[in-house]
Amino acid sequence: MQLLVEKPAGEISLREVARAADVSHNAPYHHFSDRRGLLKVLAERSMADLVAAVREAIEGAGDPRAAVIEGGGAYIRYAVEHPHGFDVIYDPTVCIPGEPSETMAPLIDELEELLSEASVAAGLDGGTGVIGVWGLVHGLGTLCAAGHFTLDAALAASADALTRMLPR
Amino acid sequence: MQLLVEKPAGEISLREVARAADVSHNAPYHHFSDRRGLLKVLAERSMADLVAAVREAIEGAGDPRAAVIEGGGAYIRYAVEHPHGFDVIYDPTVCIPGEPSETMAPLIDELEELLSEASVAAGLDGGTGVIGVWGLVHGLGTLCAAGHFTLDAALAASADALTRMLPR
DNA sequence: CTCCTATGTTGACAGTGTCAAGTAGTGGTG
DNA sequence: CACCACTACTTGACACTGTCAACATAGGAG
Repeated sequence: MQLLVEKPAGEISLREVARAADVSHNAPYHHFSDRRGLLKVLAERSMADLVAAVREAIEGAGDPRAAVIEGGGAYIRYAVEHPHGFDVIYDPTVCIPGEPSETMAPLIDELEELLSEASVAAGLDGGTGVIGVWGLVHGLGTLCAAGHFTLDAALAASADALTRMLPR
Repeated sequence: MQLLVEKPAGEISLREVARAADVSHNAPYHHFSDRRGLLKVLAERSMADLVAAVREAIEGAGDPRAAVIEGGGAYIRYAVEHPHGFDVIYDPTVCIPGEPSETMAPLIDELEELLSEASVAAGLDGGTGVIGVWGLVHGLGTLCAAGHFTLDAALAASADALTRMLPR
């Protein structure tokens, strides 16, 4: 997790982790099945952090509409402040699309449920509407983290788009 | 580009490319500066394809609102149909955020202009509004390509959200 | 005490990115 | 024609990586 702050998951080697822990180059194999096993754990921990950030923002909001906007803002902020962590969460080579994933799945479900509850409370459709909200903040977070526009612009665009998307 | 159809950019090695071209393992260095140099070219070609797909969709639409929705749909469809190409376009390790990028930048500008023209024609704000549209379809495309929901669900959510976002 | 398990070790192997140095063909210039 | 620069390619080497196999050790369960 320390290394993930400085460099993307793709540039973290098992041997480097071993060196940082001051153990032999093969010790990690007694804790992770694979290189992918390590990345999976990094992804799970990052996902837990992301979910916690979004939950906190939603619970701290006043009305349902503000909850969606604040939750979305927290999602975008996490992506920008922890770009490598955010990337590894959704890395298709880490969590294979078809695979149940065992440990990652409940976290994804938790995030979806969080967004779903907030969106429905704000008057959106439980299926299509939630996907729209998730897609919006995910895209803004990704593009913003990649440097295509500033965090302020992303947050403004998110609030603006969500305001238009939510009924009333 | 052939290899990119089958596997993500991160799993394509220079030596593999050399073998596929039936040349020595070092021949690629006379065409690309680096491994990153190769990936950059892959990203540029993919981006050109993406822009072309979006342009075609926008130009084929009837009214301005349909243009935004069709353009967004083409963006999402490209992400799902060419997941590895789509990924490499926005890979932060390929096109470094701060760097001008020389050859990639004009393509990104072209995409933004395309989205901007369509969005403004449909009554959106040229700054915030365009970012919102881009973010929405980008997020839906990314998540859908990662298998979090079906293409149909993504397209429906995109059309629904865009309809709400566009004025009138 | 004995044995198992968790954790760690060293050693080896193939594959990779990259650098250095050398080699054929190709074109233009004197 | 001789010469030269240049492009495309080659072989050879190096350090680094993921991974496998075999071995070591320590602490608790029986």
